[in-house]
Amino acid sequence: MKRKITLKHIARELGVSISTVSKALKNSEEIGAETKGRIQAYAKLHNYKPNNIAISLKNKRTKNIGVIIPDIVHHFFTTVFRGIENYANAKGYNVIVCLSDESFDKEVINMELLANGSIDGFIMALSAGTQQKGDYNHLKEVTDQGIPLVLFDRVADEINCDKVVINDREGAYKAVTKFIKDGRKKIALITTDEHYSVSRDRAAGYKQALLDHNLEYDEGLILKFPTMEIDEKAIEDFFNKTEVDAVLSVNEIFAIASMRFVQAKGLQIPEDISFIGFTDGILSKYATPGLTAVAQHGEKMGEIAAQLLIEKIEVEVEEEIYVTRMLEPTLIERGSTRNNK
Amino acid sequence: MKRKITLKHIARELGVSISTVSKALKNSEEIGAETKGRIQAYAKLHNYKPNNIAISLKNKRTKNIGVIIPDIVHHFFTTVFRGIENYANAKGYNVIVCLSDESFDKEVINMELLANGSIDGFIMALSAGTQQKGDYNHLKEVTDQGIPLVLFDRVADEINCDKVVINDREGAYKAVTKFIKDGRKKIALITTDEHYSVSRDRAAGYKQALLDHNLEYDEGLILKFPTMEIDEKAIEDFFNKTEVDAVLSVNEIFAIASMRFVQAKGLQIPEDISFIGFTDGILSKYATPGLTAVAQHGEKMGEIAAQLLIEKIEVEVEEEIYVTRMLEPTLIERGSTRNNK
DNA sequence: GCTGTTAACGAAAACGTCTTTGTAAAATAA
DNA sequence: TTATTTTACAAAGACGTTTTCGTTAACAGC
Repeated sequence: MKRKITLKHIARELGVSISTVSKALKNSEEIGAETKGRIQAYAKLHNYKPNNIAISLKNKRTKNIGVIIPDIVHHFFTTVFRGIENYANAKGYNVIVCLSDESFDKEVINMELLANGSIDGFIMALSAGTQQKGDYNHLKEVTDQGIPLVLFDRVADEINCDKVVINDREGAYKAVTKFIKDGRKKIALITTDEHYSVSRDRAAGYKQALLDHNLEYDEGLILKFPTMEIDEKAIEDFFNKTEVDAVLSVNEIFAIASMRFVQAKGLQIPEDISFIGFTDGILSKYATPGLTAVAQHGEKMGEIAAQLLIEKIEVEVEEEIYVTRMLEPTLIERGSTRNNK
Repeated sequence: MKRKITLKHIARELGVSISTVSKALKNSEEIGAETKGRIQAYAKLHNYKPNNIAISLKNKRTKNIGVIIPDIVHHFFTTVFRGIENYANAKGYNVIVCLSDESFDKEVINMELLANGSIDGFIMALSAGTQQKGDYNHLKEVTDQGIPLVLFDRVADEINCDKVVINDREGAYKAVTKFIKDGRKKIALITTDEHYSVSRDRAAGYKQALLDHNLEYDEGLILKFPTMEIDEKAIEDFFNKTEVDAVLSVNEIFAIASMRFVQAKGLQIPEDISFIGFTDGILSKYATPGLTAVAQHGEKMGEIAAQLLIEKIEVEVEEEIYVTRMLEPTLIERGSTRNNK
């Protein structure tokens, strides 16, 4: 077992000073050619690599970025993460991931831990707990300390920082508009409780599209779940007692479960009933029929978030100006929708 | 913007020495009650938190673990990651994730970068590139330096370290045995090239089960893809020219795509043809019919990997003994299989 | 009053790196 | 030869902690 070698070892071994070694390895003009050669050769032979921690302490820069997300077992977040990791890595940054598990407390603890020097900046999506509680002090404290922060997807107006979101309202609007153009009249919405900013916006887009096309906005056509948990019973009840010819769902799972149920009931998709789901993930792609989806462009989102963050980290500017980048969602058409006029 | 405060600041402000502050904050008996009180109050007021980097440098312990996986947009890896993160976090460790993207070079670069002091140990699954190349020098170097390493799922015998795998052979064996018990005779295998250790083991279990039950092992019943890429055409060809009443697939996607095709062809699942897929993920659960799956217990695997690693990190032992933990897969029965006798 | 003990704190080194400043000797200029 | 500039390196401080080892001053015991 050969332990890591340090500047001090090399210096002692070669009978020179530490500073000489340091400079020689940076190819400084200050050091004589012969000495430089000896030192570089020795360093190469013994595979010297500077210690990241020592450099971090010196430079007050860790080249790490902290990513805090509610859950990694969720296709959308993984694609965002991939975008972040990819961009960050290319820029020489490593990524520390913490899962808040939708819990406010975990989010706070993890942030505070990382904020004590471990990272140069944060990228995060708020946990459900935090959004419910509406308490953003942990974020304020971080930004007050001058640590850059970028929020994505699940954001809050109360926080002053860069943000990357998709235009959820527009996504829902596009989906409903497509339904209407396809001749659908009874358009249902499956959503979650409104403390998720995304659900709120999507519901707004749904309503707006109906009104803009002179269709009635009927609360009876809205199925609302309190959490992200799926409730088969509620789905059955809803589809048994509500007449519907199109369904927009704020996530894949609700859509797929609903499709399954109506198919079992004997309905044909898309002839009798049409479906669109948010978050174009694995399920949408491989469902039968394929589920038309509002793509969120997670990977792009991650890239942009990383880009914004690294820019903030690397350029010192006295007057902070925060931007919100809004991505346009795209409708990926598959077998679950078709013209029905 | 209030910058982070250090021991030095407190010391200067309160007119004491740095060491006194340090001791007071650790509640040392050495410091007088009055002084201790003043210092603690001041620290609390200004929200003093020790700098992680400085502590890391001092202790030569970062409390970070490095996780290198081929891809995060893959349900199995995300579940493993969740297990790791969960256990590590509970033990006070943070997790740095790097994606090798199935590339040997990326794996090497990321490892070398992290190995220079950023982490206390590694958990990883080998990239496809590494497995193809069979070059494990980067791993050897890391272990030679005394950095603990735990491999999971995609492992290699050549490397001396702790390992966590599932019994892929047994998983395939169980699946094929179920087919046989259900009265199936023409059991196909959909797999990938053999440089994936997992594919190799699964194929072996498949063969063994057939032989043990006096069924013929027929190469014609095996559809082999060169990569993880799906090839619709190959699937069509295979099912058009091969008579099959059961299919074991080494991953979900191949299984789902095949199910789709045979359903489109007019076959009934599971009456005419039965399916089992590896890696019980989202798709298996929400497919129609549900896909019977060999569950890999990713989260458990991650937990065990983290546990093994942290143990190695925390207890110094001169004689290294490496263990391989093998998890037993479980068959999750769903609609895609049923007794057909 | 002297020695020895203890309480309460400070100084300094160490972790590994980088960088500024210092200092010999050698080379050049006067 | 002497003064001045270069060359080539060494010393030291700093990043923020922790910890060991001093160092005072007060006080007890004789």
